[in-house]
Amino acid sequence: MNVYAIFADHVRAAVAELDAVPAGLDLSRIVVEPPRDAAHGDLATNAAMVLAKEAGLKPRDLAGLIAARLEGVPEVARVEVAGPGFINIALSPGYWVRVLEAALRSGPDFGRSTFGAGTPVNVEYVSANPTGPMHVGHCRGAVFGDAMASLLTFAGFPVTREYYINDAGAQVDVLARSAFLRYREALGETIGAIPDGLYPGDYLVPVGTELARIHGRALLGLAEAEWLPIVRAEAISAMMAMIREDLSALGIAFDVFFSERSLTEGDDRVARAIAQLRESGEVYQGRLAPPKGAPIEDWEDREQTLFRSTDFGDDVDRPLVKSDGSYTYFAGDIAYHKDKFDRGFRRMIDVWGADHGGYVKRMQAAVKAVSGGTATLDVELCQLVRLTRNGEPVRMSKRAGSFVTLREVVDEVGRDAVRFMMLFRKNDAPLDFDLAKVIEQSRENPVFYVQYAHARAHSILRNAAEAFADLPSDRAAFADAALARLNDAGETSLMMRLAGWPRLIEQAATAREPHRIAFFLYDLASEFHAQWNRGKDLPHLRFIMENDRELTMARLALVHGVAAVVASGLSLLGVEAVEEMK
RNA sequence: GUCCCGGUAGCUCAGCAGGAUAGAGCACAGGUUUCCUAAACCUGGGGUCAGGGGUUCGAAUCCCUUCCGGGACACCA
Repeated sequence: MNVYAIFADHVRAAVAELDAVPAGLDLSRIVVEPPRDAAHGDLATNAAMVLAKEAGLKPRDLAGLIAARLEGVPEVARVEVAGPGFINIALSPGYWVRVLEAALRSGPDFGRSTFGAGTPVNVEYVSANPTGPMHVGHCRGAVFGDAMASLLTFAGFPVTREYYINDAGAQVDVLARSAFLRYREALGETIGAIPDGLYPGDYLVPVGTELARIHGRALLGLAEAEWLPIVRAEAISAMMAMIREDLSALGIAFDVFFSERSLTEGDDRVARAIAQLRESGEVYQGRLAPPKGAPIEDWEDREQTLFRSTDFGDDVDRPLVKSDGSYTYFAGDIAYHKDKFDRGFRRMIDVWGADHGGYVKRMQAAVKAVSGGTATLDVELCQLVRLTRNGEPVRMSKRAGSFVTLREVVDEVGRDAVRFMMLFRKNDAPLDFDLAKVIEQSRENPVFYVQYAHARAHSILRNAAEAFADLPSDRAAFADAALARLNDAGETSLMMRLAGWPRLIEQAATAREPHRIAFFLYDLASEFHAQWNRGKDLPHLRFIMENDRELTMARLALVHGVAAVVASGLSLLGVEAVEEMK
């Protein structure tokens, strides 16, 4: 039940009935929103100002006409024209109560939407190289992608969560050589310091042991070309197992793990993608000018296979084949995105680190080319995370070589704190993450503050159950309480905020901004805590009124409503809604 | 040199697909409370929304431009 969407429909209907307004105007710019100032009523719309010019009327005159129509809507108590042509609507007393009632009946589904109209969306995120454990840098994209996938699902888009395994490039060969060294070590050889250019982390030690267990000394006698594929496959599979564990510590699971290597095994789908583009004239043999700026040492002017990404807004055309004849990473990525398209996806979202920003245009170009313009790719970039402890930068890890692992952070502060804080900032703004502050139990810590609101709600319910015998235990039963008795300003304000939840979901989904959920929950928590605090000075505002069962029931309904939305929001963020603080 | 992302209160940041007097937390100032339902609460000061142009009835929001910060710039992934 999205009140704002419902009234936007009322407004559009009212406009359509007006003789003074020509038919066929674009009504999509009409917005119904909560006014900033409560004195302006419950709802406000810009309809008259948006349409005035095309209707050939003064905004205030048109507003008057629309307002007159809106007065006929049953739930409307009063309509006023204000300012430059705003239409302010006051709803009949008790309207917000009905929203609460709806929230109580839908429970966790309150706010769930058909907004996405069943359009399938592919969300690709993390896609970390399978060359070691996940580090904190991966963490933000992982949490962001996961929360966005949940958000889009809730908003009515069937989502496929996907991870692209970069198991085909030179880096996994390096991984294999590094693992081979550990294999020799496992067989008793002294390997000394790990040479530069190989992965030094001791997470490869078990891989060496496992190789020794499976193969004994058999690999030692082989040439690198022979052992490398064997070792590589084993190492990649071990790394992916580790990464899945790291992800699961964060509460993240994927529907699809897609192997880059699989694109060229057997049927060469990269070749097919290139051939298709060549056919449509988007691939040609040509030369590139060396980039301006920092000169490149070993620049080699040569004719190469290029994708005409400039046709789709990119700055230069992009190579598909390296000088050694193998495919570029980009070529594989084109084939991969073509595969998504072939699987039926017309809406794709990729979540990348900000350092890949320069890659966005060419990938979008590729998706357009490969889909004949019928598919879109949105790329969401996540900025860096600055990890600190009490303000001091944190670096270096005991075991991983050179970085702080995701696992270390999750183990130290917990999944909930990591996830919430990663989402308590816009994705394209840098983020400070302080290991000490996020576990503080204080008002200043938003994780605690929001979880505490949920815990407090449940505490109130527990206390109420002690004060009154035979209270219903299920939320929906409270929809039948005497909700009309919720007439305190703070209570009404909370109900209005709950009514904003379905609207927020659609907005956040449209903007691809799950952080808005976190901020919404923070504001809701804040208002709930404030209402609780009012009961200290003003005992007649307490949620539990021992001498008035009916009023208590009504207020508990509100508590249930708040708890339901907080729980629902937290679950989209992947944060646990605890019923008790420890 | 080109491209991308940022610049909002002293600090950290929101700002809802252009809307009415720009918000929150911290910090600061003042006050209340030591009670209880669960870790105190209330009030207040504070802003050239980086600068300048433009579009619009209306701009922090859209466009252009300048400045500042970060990132990326064949054949790495």
